Amino acid sequence: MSSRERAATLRLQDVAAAAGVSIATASRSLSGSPGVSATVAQRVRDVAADLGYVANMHARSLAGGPTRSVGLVVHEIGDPYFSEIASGVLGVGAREGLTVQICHTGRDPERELAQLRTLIANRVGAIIIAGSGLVDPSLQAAAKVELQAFRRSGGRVAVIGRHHLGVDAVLPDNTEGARAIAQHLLDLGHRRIAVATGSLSLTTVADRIAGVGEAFAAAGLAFGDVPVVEADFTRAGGKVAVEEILDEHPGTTAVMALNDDMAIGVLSALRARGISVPGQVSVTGFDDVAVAGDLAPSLTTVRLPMGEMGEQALLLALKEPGARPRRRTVGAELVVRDSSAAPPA
Amino acid sequence: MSSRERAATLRLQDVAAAAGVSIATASRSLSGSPGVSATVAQRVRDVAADLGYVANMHARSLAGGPTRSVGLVVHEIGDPYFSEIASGVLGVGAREGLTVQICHTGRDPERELAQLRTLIANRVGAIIIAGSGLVDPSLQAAAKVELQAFRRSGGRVAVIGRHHLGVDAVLPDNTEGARAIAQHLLDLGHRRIAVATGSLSLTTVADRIAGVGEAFAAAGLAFGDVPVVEADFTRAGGKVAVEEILDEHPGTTAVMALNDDMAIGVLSALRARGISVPGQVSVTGFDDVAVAGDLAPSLTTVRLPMGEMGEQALLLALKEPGARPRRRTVGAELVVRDSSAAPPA
DNA sequence: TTGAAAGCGCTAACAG
DNA sequence: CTGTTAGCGCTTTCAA
Repeated sequence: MSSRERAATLRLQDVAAAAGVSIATASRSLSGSPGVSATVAQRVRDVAADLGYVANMHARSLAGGPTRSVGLVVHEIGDPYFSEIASGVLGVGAREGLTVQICHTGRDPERELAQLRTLIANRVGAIIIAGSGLVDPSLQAAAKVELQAFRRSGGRVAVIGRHHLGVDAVLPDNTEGARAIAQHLLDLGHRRIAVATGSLSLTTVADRIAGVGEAFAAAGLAFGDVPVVEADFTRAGGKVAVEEILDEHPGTTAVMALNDDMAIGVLSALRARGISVPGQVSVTGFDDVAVAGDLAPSLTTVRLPMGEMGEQALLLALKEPGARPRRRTVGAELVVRDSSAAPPA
Repeated sequence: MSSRERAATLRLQDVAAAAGVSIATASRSLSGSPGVSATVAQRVRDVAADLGYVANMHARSLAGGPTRSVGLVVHEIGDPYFSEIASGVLGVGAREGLTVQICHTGRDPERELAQLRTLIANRVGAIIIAGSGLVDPSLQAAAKVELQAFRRSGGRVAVIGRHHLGVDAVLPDNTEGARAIAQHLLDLGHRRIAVATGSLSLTTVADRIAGVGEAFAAAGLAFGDVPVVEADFTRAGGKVAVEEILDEHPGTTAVMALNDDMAIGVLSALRARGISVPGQVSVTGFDDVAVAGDLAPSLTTVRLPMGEMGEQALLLALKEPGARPRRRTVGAELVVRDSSAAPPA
């Protein structure tokens, strides 16, 4: 991938020559800077369009011009939660003429730090972090330092979810969503509920569990006895978690998975065991990924507007930075479908 | 997103100074170029790592160094088919220390062309096109010209699927997969089969339909009477298509959706109409997206190794370019699950 | 309002 | 084996 032998691409020089002006004037015309007569500016733009000229962003960036590129950090793009967020980001990116670099962290803080450094080295104008934050602030301390420096030097940052990063954030109301769905199960009469969750070190998980606790408290029930089984935040993790729940808590009538991916695994494992949903066991998810409504039984879950969250995050990052971090809360809406019902008599 | 005010980031200069060498030596050490003693090179690398130095890719690229960045063109990243491919690409990208820019085309040739131009202007080292090609070569003629120029100037290109672009390609065996799944339905005894498909202008669709035709021919059946209903290659499109099939071809016993997304929509619409699958109507998909096995009924489909296709495409692009375009065929494997059975008696 | 010229940080000749 | 130096294409003072 050497570019040494790159053929002569169209340069600003060529446009300037074709328009009969200096490259300084051409530059000003194309970037819309003041100090050029309207007629000349227009002519230059026409010529550039005619020639199919596109500025070399490396040269532009190196010369201190504005960067039209943003970085998006996700845990795993194959996960529908993140791919839907990414879709939102790419959507406004395209509208705004921005280039979007996406990178994986695999939920590893070190990888995340490395990716952040790369993005910063690539001089992206903004960074969107879509993965959940970590409960322990110290694990992201290095990332925080890096991002602060990035912001001081004019970079924009926005995160999706609760982080200890001190930057603009789009916050899904995880606690309220979890409260609502837990209450839904309690209202149906479930008392032997188990929770299947991803890593407890994620703020997303902490917030959702807090919501579940709130619902129990509101119902005057003790949350302490509720089994909370930790596994991967994936379909496979859901299978693992539900096996454990079934084995160790045989009387369970409802499994709350803390994301849809796990819930799908739970449904699948239950079907494999011949346990009917919601007849014998109710199952709930969280996120409302696109496929949730098309499962059978369709999944009772909490809807998070992932695409919109991605859009909002980028829009937030694009805004003039404020004095203090801004927060945009997006609602989490209970969606009752067929996977939840009253417990067996 | 101006970077004019960027604070002084670590430069190669700084590393060189800290290591007590010239920037030339530092450059060679970091890029692994020959002509530096192993000891010095190692010391420079240690110093750089210590300082947390990351090269400014814009400067590097502008100076004619190798570009560590690739562009990935997809129709829609929110579609699991593409997000799984993207996951494969990001995976090897991370391993190889490459930056990946992703962009949407929304299946619009003009948007695709524009994105291609941007990628090229951004001086990516390689471009991976993951969306299906078009049956009509003229629609991609402009893209072809652009890509040829890109390649002549040292850029690498690989596509996934059949395109008329004359470049390296990863080719899923769509025809064989479709033949196999059609034969599966015919073997089960289905004779009133309908096809629900995305745009007929896609080569992917053309190839899959050809495969279906082959199966009919092999069975000595006429394919001409089979209803082929065209709609969006999405869940919603599947719903639309199956409504039409049900209304206009009431005797249909099997619906072959030409991708899983449509199949999910078909299943959903059938469930809404109270039609049992596979009791009354069998349904098949194509791709085997992650969720296909977790649907109820689980989906009979054709497995395409999307992640691997993404990996292969990038690996292909990274290789020294050959004299002629290379092709890597990946198998399409029939996966029989619960959504297909013998037609009702 | 326009043009000339000085870099941005790096790579790759070319010298030593 | 190491250092010096000339650009890469663009933006942006500074002069005209």
